[in-house]
Amino acid sequence: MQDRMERLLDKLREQGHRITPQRIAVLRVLLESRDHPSVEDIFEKVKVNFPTTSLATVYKTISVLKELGELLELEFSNDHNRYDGNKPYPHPHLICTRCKKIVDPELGGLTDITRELVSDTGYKILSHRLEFYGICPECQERR
Amino acid sequence: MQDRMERLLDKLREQGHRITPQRIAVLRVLLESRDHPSVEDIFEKVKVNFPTTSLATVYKTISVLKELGELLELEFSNDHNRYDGNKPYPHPHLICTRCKKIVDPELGGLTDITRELVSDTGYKILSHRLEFYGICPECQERR
DNA sequence: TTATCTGCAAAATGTTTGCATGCAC
DNA sequence: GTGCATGCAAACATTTTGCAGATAA
Repeated sequence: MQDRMERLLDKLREQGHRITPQRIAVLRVLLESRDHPSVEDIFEKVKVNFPTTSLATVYKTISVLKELGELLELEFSNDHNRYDGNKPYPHPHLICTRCKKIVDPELGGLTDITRELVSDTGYKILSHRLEFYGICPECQERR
Repeated sequence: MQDRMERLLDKLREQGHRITPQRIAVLRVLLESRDHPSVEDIFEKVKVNFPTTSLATVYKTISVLKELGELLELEFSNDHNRYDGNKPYPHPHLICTRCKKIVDPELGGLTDITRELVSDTGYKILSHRLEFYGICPECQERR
């Protein structure tokens, strides 16, 4: 993980971006989180160490990381977007619609399905999104 | 398809909703569309026959149909949501990121994967979302 | 030194809501 | 006649943008 941080900092520098304390703080939160935080979540955690950090800066840092392909964005129109800085490539997600928890299930990929799709449709597939919505065991217990 | 319209009208009535010309117009557009229209798209088409219809009414009708489980909503945080009134249950979508076209590919379902997921995680799976993003053949031609 | 970044506030976007009037039943 | 629906405009929530001052390189 420390490796990844170094690699990210190098990549930022290479692309002409500056390394600021705020960016390091955002990166740290992203790499430490396994729970697919929202921008607001990231902001709150960053503020613990950098009380003056603004939401706009978090948004801007996220935008840079997306451009570099180092951050996966899970879009929701009715809710905050959520982010995965650890596995910044498409992979399945399992989302509890009650507590909003998002986890990465161990699941075989979509390689075969994608190959079939390409030969059937002629599309050039660049990415995908696979999400399962349900109720997690904890929330099932709760009521 | 006429059947579906009748069925929808019956269901609306049964649930205590009123059948207004605006609602019929929105339903008609939804059932006639195969291209997963946005609210704005629906609004434009409805206005041809009902120039006084408001966007709010389209939104409210859509909200009712979602509640009844008769409309599938594809959420996008950066773009208009898109709707499928013909197949209001989860199914795969193939999305051209250049022209924003959305089509329904013929693809085996996720039944096996879902079953595996349930026994692995204990989640109660209620729904899913599977989308492939790429460039359609027409857009590949275009440049 | 200087171009990029920050942080504030304002703008933009898509969707929802409140309310007076209208209309389905 | 009653109560739900409409249509307008205002409100909302999230994200983006503009800009003056601060700062990394």
